[in-house]
Amino acid sequence: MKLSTKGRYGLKMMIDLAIHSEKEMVSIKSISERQGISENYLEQIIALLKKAKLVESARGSKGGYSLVKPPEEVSVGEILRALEGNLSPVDCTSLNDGHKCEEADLCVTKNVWRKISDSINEVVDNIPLSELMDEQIKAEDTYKGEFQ
Amino acid sequence: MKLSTKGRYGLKMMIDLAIHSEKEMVSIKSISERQGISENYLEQIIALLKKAKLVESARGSKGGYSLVKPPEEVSVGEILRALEGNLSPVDCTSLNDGHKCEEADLCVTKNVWRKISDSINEVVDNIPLSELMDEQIKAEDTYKGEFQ
DNA sequence: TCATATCCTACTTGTTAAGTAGGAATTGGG
DNA sequence: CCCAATTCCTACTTAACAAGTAGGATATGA
Repeated sequence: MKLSTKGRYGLKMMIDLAIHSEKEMVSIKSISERQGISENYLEQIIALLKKAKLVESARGSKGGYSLVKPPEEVSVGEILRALEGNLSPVDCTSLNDGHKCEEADLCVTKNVWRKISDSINEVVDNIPLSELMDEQIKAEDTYKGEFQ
Repeated sequence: MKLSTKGRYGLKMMIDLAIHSEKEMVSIKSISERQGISENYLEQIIALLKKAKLVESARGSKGGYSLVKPPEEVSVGEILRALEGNLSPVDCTSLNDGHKCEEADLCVTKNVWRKISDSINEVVDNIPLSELMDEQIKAEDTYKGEFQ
């Protein structure tokens, strides 16, 4: 019942982009240095975010990545689902209409999974990326202040 | 972000016990037959439930397992935490007071993880085992009815 | 004393997470 | 035009873990 590093690192990348990509494209290299995560791995993760149309890229010199939408219009839910797939605790299919489970009519636990799934989505869909961006900026200021 | 089979099978076992263990001890073998899961594996799972004092056992002939408390007094939350550990999406420690993360003061995502964790626990702590037991009995009756 | 149980723990097997590695393609600036 | 900086792509590696299997030791009611 744990998020993978894709989810954790990917959300951090999005916060990083929210802070730094307003003026110019942000390179993987610079994110890697700030976050302390390998460039190669970040590449793979940001590819998921690009596929979900949450970030856009430019190749070549002066290239890099930036957010497609302003941070106010991106929810943590969109980001995590792009990185982790659905946020349901099981892939039983009566929940998401994939294949079918022949015991579906007899399965009472699926109601539990659905309630969990709904509550997770409810939470993350109501946190805008801008909220985390603001907290991050504030945290960095406070931290810096302590050593002045 | 998925529950393991321990969580899924274990909850099914608890429902099975709620239905069948009122009069007499229930053997692993009978649960295995009803649920279609191997005896050896169920043994390992029920050991977790026993350690959490949710079930008790009797050895030897006529032995087996039964619930410690009536199903009304056991929540799905207790059961899932016994089987899966905490239901937090990350094991970052500012959430559960274990070791410490030196970036804790700078970490804004931990607030997201905490909100998710809280909402999951809120949901599962408010579903009593008796509710699933009742639904299961009802589902079996309906199902049987369709073929009469 | 035996059939039926739990109890205990070592082993196996396949999958996945979490990266590493390295080359191809693109592009702005000198 | 060329080069340095960048994204893009994908194959490979490694370790951990999930999901069981296996089998013997121990206990107990009839």
